[in-house]
Amino acid sequence: MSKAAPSNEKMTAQQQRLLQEARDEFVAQWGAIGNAWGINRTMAQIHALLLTSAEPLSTDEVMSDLKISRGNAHSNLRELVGWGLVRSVIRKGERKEFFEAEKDVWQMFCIIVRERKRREITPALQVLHQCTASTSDLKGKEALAFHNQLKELTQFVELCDRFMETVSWSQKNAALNFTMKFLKGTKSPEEALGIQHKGGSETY
Amino acid sequence: MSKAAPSNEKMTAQQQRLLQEARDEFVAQWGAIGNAWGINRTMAQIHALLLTSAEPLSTDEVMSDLKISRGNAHSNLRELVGWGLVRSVIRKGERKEFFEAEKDVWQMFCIIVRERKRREITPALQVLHQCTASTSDLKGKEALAFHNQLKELTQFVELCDRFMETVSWSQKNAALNFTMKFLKGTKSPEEALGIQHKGGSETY
DNA sequence: TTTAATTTTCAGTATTTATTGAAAATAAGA
DNA sequence: TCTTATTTTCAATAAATACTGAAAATTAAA
Repeated sequence: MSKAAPSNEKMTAQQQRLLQEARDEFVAQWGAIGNAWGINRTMAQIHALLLTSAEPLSTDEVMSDLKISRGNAHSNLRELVGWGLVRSVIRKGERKEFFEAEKDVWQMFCIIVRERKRREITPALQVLHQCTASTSDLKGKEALAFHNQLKELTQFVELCDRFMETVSWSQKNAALNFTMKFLKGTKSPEEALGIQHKGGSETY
Repeated sequence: MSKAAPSNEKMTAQQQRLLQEARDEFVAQWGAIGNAWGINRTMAQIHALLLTSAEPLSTDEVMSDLKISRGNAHSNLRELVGWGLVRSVIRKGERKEFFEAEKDVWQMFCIIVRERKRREITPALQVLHQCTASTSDLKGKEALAFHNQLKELTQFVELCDRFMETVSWSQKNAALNFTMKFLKGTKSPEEALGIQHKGGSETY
């Protein structure tokens, strides 16, 4: 990590501006992505800020960098700590709290997968199981359609649940390995699309 | 699909009630999940409704089932059609439009992955590339931290992008096969956690 | 054509979610 | 202890998002 040794020259004003611009754009973009996936925009922006900061930042620095209120910065920082994506660090001599993000991208990914599984998938599965069970011996077209569909869905979500559990605790190398094999193994999109239909197994 | 042949007896009132309850719960839950992942709650509820309906439904049926306005039903149905998760069917003799969901769970999954990639991941990658490029020859600690972090992140998102592309067009069997191998291949969570640390490759 | 059914649009409104800012609580010196 | 820096809370407010309902547009039959 932070190998501050080599090229640590002062940046020109122009360079400062370039960095600032790129960073602002990244922060904005990360916020937009988070938003699209159901995550508070500000929380994602703070995450982006900390993720690309060489040093841990204080609440006040986050406030002024993103031009947000203390309450807002505070609660979103807490939320990030709650997810495990950010940890607070205390510096000797300093009274206030600083925050730093988990920088390792794979680790970050694992945390997010784990948390989303825990918060959303697993609870949803309970409901699915319950709905499936409570309709298992009903008769009639509508009831059968409902029950069968729910059974398939439940099985699929169970698979996702297990997959998320495994991937989020797995070793980076092992996971990458499988991913790579998978990426190489399947047909190209054009082929898979069945542009020259060979018939046979289901292709989507 | 809909093999209406065998047990198609009339349901008792009690059974009707059970089915209704289970279905309402499923619809609510699916709505909540969608919501957590950044999808309009009503859109997800309509999807849930159509997903578990033996027959295609009209806008009016959706309206009355979910107790929502025409405008709301209309725009969310359109949105679902836009995603490719729902298609409209016309019945001979009938003047109005009916809607049915894609029922195959794997197919459904592929559509969602494909759309999210197209709508969010690919555009985000552009920005990431741009931010990475525009800071590639800046000096200074902050600039280096930013650039390096962004490079790693970009690589990871690229991998996700490719993965989503591949999985969303892949054959169900092939994908399942890999998934299963993966699920069997990795260590158990306890082991992977390194509870009896053997040292060596990174474990999260 | 005219009529009637159906779909689409969209201004106005409601609901939900996010944010502010200042007061209260807490923690760390002095 | 008292003082001051810092964190936390939360009522009030703002902003974003979703929804309604009725009017306009479209479509298909008569």
